[in-house]
Amino acid sequence: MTTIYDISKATGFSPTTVSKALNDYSDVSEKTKQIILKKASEMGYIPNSHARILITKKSWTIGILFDEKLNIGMKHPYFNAIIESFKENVESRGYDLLFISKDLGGNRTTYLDHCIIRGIDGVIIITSHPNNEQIIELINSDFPCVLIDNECNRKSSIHSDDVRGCYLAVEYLYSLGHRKIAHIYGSKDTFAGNVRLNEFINSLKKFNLPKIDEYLVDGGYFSFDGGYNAMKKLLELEDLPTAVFTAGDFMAVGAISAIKEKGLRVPEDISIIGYDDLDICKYVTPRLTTIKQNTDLIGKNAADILINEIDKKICRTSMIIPVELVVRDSCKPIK
Amino acid sequence: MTTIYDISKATGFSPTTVSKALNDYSDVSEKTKQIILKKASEMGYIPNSHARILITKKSWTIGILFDEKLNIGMKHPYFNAIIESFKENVESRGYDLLFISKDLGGNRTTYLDHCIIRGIDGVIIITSHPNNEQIIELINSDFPCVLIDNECNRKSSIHSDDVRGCYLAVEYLYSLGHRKIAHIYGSKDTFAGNVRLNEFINSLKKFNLPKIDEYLVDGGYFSFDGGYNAMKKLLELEDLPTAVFTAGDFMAVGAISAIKEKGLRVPEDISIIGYDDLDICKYVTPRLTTIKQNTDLIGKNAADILINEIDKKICRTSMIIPVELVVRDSCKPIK
DNA sequence: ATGAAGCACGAAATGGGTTTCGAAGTTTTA
DNA sequence: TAAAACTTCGAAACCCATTTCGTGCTTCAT
Repeated sequence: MTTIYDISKATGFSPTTVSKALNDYSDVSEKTKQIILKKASEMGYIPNSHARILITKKSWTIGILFDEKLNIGMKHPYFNAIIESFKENVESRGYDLLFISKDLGGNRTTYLDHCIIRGIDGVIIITSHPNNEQIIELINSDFPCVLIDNECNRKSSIHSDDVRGCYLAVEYLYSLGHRKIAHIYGSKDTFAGNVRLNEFINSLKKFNLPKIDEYLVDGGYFSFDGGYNAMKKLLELEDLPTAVFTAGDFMAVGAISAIKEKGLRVPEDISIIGYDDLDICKYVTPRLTTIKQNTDLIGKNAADILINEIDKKICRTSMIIPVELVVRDSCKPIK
Repeated sequence: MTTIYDISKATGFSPTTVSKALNDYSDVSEKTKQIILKKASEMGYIPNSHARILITKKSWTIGILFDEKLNIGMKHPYFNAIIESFKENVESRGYDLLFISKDLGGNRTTYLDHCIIRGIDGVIIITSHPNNEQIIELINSDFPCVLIDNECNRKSSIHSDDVRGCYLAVEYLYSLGHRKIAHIYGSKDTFAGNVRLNEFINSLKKFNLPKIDEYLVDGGYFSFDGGYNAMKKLLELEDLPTAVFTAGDFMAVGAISAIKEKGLRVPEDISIIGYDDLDICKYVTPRLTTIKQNTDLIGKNAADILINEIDKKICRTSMIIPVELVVRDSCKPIK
C-alpha cells in the first residue's frame, strides 16, 4: 500500500505538502501539485479512509437500521423499495451505506454503540417496532437519525399521508356504492397499523357510515397469512361486508385467497382495496386496486433530511408524502 | 468520547495496560483487569474502530457489490433473497455489510479502489453483467471475492445446479406428454441466461426431442415485459408449442399474461414452467410451477466461502447448490 | 533601501488505538 | 543464597492521514 510518506520520499516533498497537493490546497504551487499528483498516480496511491476518518471525524458512511416483524428482511417488498431509493440518493451524494446489526466482531453491542464504534455520520431507522429498548436508546441520543414510517418528537421522520390514504380508500368504495366496508388492520403495535385503523374509522364518519366492530379485524404484521386468516373471520359473519380495505397489499392478496376459497368472487361478491402498491398488485388476479405509497419519494427525502441534519443545516424535519389511489380490477360498484 | 488515555489517567495504569486489559491479554493481572474494566464501563468507553482498523488491518466489514440490469436494485426478489441470507450469516459472524458503489465522497473511484479505500475484508459480487471493466479489475486483483451466479477461474463462485434444473424442467414437461417445448431464455450476456439455454438444449437431446430454433426466444433480462414480448413472438408461430420453459419466474408471469391476452389458457392450452421460485409464484393465477433455487443456501454458503477465504483457511471454492422442482398449477398433461 | 505583504513549504501535533520488547519485582529452583 | 524463571507493567514505535502554525524567501509599495 502506497502512503503519502512513500510519495513524500519519491518526490522529495514533505508529507504535509503531499497531503495538501492531494487535497488541492491553495498553498501548494501548481508545479508541485502536478509532480505529486503524477507520482501518486504512478505509484497507485489510494488513500486510507480510516486514517482520514480518525482525524476528520467524518466517515461518509450512513447506517441503516432495519428490523421488521416478518423476519424476511431485505425480501420485504415495501421496505426494500424504500431502501433502494434511499441508497441511490445517499450514494449519489458520496455516502456509503452500512447495515447496523446488533453484534460486531462477536461482541454484544447495542445499536447506538454500533453506530458510535463505526463512526457513522447518521442512521436511517426502518422498523415496525419502535418500542424496542435499543431503538429508544438510539432515538434519545443525539445521533443524527431519520425515522421511516414512524413519528417521534425527538427525531426527524417521514411517512405517507395515511390520513388521506385511508380517506381515498373509503371514498372510492363509497363512490362505488359500498356501505358495508370492513377493515383488516395491521397490528396495533405498528405505527402504520394504528394510524390506518384510526383513519379508517375517521373516514367512515366523514361519510356517515357506522363503525361496526365485527368489521374491524386484526391482520397481524401485514402478511399474506394474516390477511387470509382475518378474512376468514370476516367470512364467518352473518352479514358480510361488500368491501374490504386492508392496511397492506399482502394482506389484501391473502384476503382474496380466502374469499376465493369460500367460493365467492372478487370483485363481483366482495371488493378489495389494498395499501402500498407493491409490484405484486399487477400480477395477481384480479389485479389489485390499492393506495400507492411513493417509496421513491420517501427514500429520496429521507436521504435529504438525514444529510441536511448531518451537515447541520437543519435540526429536525417531519415530512409527509402524498399517496394516490391506483384503480385496477379488485373493486366493483355494488350490484 | 472516552479513550483508553482517559481510562489510563483515571486508573493510573498506562494506555498499554488499559488496551491489554480491554483485549484480555494474559500479561495483565486479574485485579488490574477488573479495575480497568470497571472504570471503562463507568466512563462509557466505546472503542474507536477506525483507530483499531488502522493498525490491525482488519475491518470486520464485508462489501456487497450489487449491480443488475433491471435497475431495480434491492427490489429484485431473487437477489435480495440471497443478500438477506448472506447478510444474516456474515452478521452472525461479526461482520458488517457495506454497499460498494462507484462514487465515494464525490470522487470517482472504481470498485476495487472503493474496496481498498474502505479497507473491507472481502466482497460478494452479485451482478448480471460480469464483463464490466471494473468488475474484471476487481476479479483480477487479489482481493477476497465470491461471485454469485457466475463462474470464473480466478475467484470463488457459487450458483445453482442449472444443469439439473433445466433437466428437471424438461423431464417434467416430457413426463406430462409435452413434445413441443419452447424456451424463453435470459439474455445471452448473463451467465444464467446462457447456461440455462445450453442446458435446455442438452436436455432436449436427452429425451430425443428436436431442437427447433423458432422455439428459442430471447426474453431479455428476466423481466415481466421480456417474458411477455417473447411469448408474443411464440404465439405468432404456426405450430404453437404446448409448453414453455422460461429461464426466470418473472418472464413466466409475463408469458402467462401474453397467453391470456391471446385468449388461450394456462395450463389447459399451454403449460408454463418457471425458474427461481419467487414468492410471486404462489400468488399468481395459475400458481406457477417452477424450479426452485435455494437462495438461503446460496447466501449462507457464499458467506462461509468468503469468510474462509478472508481467514486464509481456503483459497478458492466453487460450489453448486441443488435445485428442485416445485409443482403447482401452471402445467398440465397434454390432451 | 526598508518594512510589509504574499507565496510555498514543512515540522510537529493530532486522532485512538495495538504490539514489541525491555525492565522491574516476585517467586521458584539448585 | 545466588541464579533462573515468572509476573506484571509501561515506553515507544507504529498505523496513515490532516491541520495549525511558523519560517524562509520573493515581491511590492513607500
